[in-house]
Amino acid sequence: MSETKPLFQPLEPAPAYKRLCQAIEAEIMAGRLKPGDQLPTETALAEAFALNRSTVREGIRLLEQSGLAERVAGRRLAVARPSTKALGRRVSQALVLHDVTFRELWQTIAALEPAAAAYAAEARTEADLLALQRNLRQSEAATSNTQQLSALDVAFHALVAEAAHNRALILAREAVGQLFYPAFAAVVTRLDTAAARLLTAHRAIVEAIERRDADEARRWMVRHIDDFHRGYCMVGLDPEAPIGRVQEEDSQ
Amino acid sequence: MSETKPLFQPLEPAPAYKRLCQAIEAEIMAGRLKPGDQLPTETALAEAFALNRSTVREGIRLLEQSGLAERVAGRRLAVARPSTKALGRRVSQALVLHDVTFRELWQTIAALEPAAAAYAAEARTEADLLALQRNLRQSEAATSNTQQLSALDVAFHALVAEAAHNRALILAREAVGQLFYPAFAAVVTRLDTAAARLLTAHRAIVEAIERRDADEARRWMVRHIDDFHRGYCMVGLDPEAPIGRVQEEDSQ
DNA sequence: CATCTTAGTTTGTCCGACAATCGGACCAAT
DNA sequence: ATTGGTCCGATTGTCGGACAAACTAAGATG
Repeated sequence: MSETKPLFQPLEPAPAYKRLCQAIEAEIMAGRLKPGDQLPTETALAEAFALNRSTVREGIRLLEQSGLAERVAGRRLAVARPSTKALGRRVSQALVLHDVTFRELWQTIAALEPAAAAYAAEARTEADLLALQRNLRQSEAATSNTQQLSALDVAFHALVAEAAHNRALILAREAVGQLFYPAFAAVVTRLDTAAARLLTAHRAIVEAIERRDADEARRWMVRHIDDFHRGYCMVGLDPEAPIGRVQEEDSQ
Repeated sequence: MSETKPLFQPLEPAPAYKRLCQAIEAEIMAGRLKPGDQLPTETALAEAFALNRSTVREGIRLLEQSGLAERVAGRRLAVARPSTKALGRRVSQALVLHDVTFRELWQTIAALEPAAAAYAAEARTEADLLALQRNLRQSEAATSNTQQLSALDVAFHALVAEAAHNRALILAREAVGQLFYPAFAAVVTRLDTAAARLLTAHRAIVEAIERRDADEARRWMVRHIDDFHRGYCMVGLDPEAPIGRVQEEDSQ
């Protein structure tokens, strides 16, 4: 953070493809290009920037990868907003590569989830509630299938965050939440009391959200998260060990 | 979340340049390619994947943009971990494009900062403490310069997070924290009591962290964050308005 | 041994080309 | 009129080759 500022700016013209990307990015951030707008064709861009189409293509790849542009129907390029899911995936990936430990993830989730639950109690809509109750019923029916139960738990917490109607919160916890999948599975598999405790907590949280009782929702979420930490240690897993690498299928 | 799965998958083999990126990405995530490893040259990759160099280049751009590879000395491509800073920038950018409101950002930061303060009290090293104290002194000397004070405040909170030694927490709050810069400036400029209150809080937080008093650190941070929210409303800004777009100089 | 020179590598950029595919227009059949 | 088929142009994905600039490493020189 306390970096000595580089005194002399890069000054390097930077590769053309990168400058092209930055130029378009600037247009987007300045609002002159709005999400949904179609970008010119590759040849048109090449002409406009006085570059070769090959170079333009490389620049477009950068835009594409950062989520600021995407092909609408496989064809024409259009300005887009980076999707929450794609971003979450990138962040998760980065956390894994940095060998982030369970402790770090847990501390973060322990800060976010209770807040999400509380705000969900305040801001939830009827649709949110229905989705939560549906997830609850599915979880009750899947207590024996640990794989499915883990997936449903991940989904449950995502639903709570969505009910809070806070995209910053959703994004922050999505990235961390995804990485819990394997840990959840591990605990639920080895600890036979875990499934029941999980359901009790989920039920209480949904009820609190239904009654718009923010404090109660927060309290139960805290308990639920603490419980998970206890379970994690109880089955002999080390909180200081890096969370393993997971191979999830590509969505986006 | 409750998406109806699309029955028929895209089925498309995806463009070659994208598959190349995914292939290398998979190698990295599987640990067969470790950060720091040098990747083959473009021609070598082209040969290995039976593709043209142009196509390989496009794939490399994707890797580069996702932070999984970077040019070490302007030259050879090497595997890298996505930098916290670059990732934070992307997330910030996405939040802006989604027109996230001050309320959403504040709720998120209000969940993260107190946790960061508490963990900082537990995990801080001597170096962390020194950095915090240094920032405090600089802030005390800059009460009149609102621009500088805002920057120092952003840095202060980043330092607290760093002292917590939790990279997930650091990353999560970095993305949100950056966007506060303009809001901070606005409040400090228009509210002449703000600077003094800010300093009081920072001082108390640093002292608590020094004494390793997690509860006290958390309490003061909560107060500090609440205070900011109050100030924001007091100067007549609307918490439900989207946080504006900011033009920060490119680091990365 | 240190330094300079030189040749080979590698990247950034350009040019030109072609197949596949998408969009749309135009036409035929129910 | 709606549906289905065909054709044509536009656009993208991929390829091959080319060259200057920048870097690397080896060899030559003091």
